[in-house]
Amino acid sequence: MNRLFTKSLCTSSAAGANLKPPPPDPAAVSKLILSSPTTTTLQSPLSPNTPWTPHLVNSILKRLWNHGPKALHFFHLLDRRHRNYIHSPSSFNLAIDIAARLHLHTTVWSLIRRMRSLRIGPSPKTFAIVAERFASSGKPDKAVNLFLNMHEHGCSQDLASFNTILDVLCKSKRVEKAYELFKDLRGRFSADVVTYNVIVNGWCLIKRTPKALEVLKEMVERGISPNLTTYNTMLKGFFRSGQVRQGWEFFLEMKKRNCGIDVVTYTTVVHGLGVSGEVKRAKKVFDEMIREGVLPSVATHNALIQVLCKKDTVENAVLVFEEMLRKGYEPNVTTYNVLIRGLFHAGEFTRGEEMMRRMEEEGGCEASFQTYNMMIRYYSECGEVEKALGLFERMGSEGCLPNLDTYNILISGMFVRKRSEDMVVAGNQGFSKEILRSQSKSGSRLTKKFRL
DNA sequence: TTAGGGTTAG
Repeated sequence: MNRLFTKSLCTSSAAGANLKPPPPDPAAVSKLILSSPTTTTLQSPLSPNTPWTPHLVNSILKRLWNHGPKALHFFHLLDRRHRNYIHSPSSFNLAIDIAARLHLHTTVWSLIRRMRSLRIGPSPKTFAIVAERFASSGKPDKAVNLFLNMHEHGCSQDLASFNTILDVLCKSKRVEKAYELFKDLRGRFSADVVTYNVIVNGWCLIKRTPKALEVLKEMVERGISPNLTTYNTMLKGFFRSGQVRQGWEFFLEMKKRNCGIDVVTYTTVVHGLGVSGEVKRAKKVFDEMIREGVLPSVATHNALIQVLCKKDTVENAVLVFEEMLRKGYEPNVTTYNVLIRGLFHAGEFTRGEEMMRRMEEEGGCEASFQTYNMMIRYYSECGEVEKALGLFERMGSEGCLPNLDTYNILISGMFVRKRSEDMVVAGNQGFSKEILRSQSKSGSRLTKKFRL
């Protein structure tokens, strides 16, 4: 940690004797924190002059997202020992999120108390974060209680926070629970169009479109007019639950009734038709929107590119990508990830690698852990362990830290090959218990399979 | 972070 503040870790070397030290480089600091053998050896000689900013701290916390204990240790060191720096509410929220993911409830509450003592929170967002973690770890009742008691922690309950807790429950598929709470409290909080949209979306997320339609009917009866978001939500619900014909008819009805259909409507239809295999119709809708004067977004292109990769040919997907560039669109990480995946899926590994290079050099996009994990998975599955390990090494050096999924993918690739020397490599790459115990966002099946 | 569209494969 001493080295945290030496020149080599800083973004600029212009630190003269009388100048303030330059800001630390988030990638270098993150790697240093990560490479400390244990959290206890990470001591805190934090220079009082280091110009920390919320942006920098947040950037480091995000980089260490899959290495929660280390991220929290860094946060605490800065909070307790650095007199010139006070954490921002957004950094607190990130730290609380990390602690909640690790089920460190004592830490969560001490951070909330600390926010309150500094008079910078907690905000409704803070409670939304904690509630989300409760709901997604099988404790929806705790999430509800948190909302019901939030006023005791200095945060008022209002319609916005009511809508938020309902949305949190719905997004973690606890729709029945959300619906109960909604029916109990909709009078007290004067449920509005947002409240109803959240519930409609909830039923759609678990593919119960008849219930969603029921809520839609009910909101009309109660004098709350559905808006375009309501209709787009319902439309997506039909396609998601495989009701392609109903989705199409709903779309025609939306056009007929002049709901002011927008780019989201069209993107939903392009994607919905495409994934059900109706590629030609999807392309027709894409062309139609342009004729109708609704400009496709990057997301619309991504939808089309994805369905072409999956249900047509990757060559046609590449054509859409090139066309997109000609029109002046700036592809994003999703665009590249979808295309690279399509190329790898078609066995075009070299072209996939080339697309990754373009992503970074021409597209100005940093490869994400999704990019790496996907490529490592394809290489592992076909026995190209060396290629997979090469990418794994690049990951660390480019500031995109491997997560638990990465390790699982690599290990399973090695098990497939069953070579003893791979196991030695695995040891050398630091597949330690500590890393493997760290939290994984997606909770991969392989975690259980290879639990150490 | 009060609501809607675009990332794995199995």
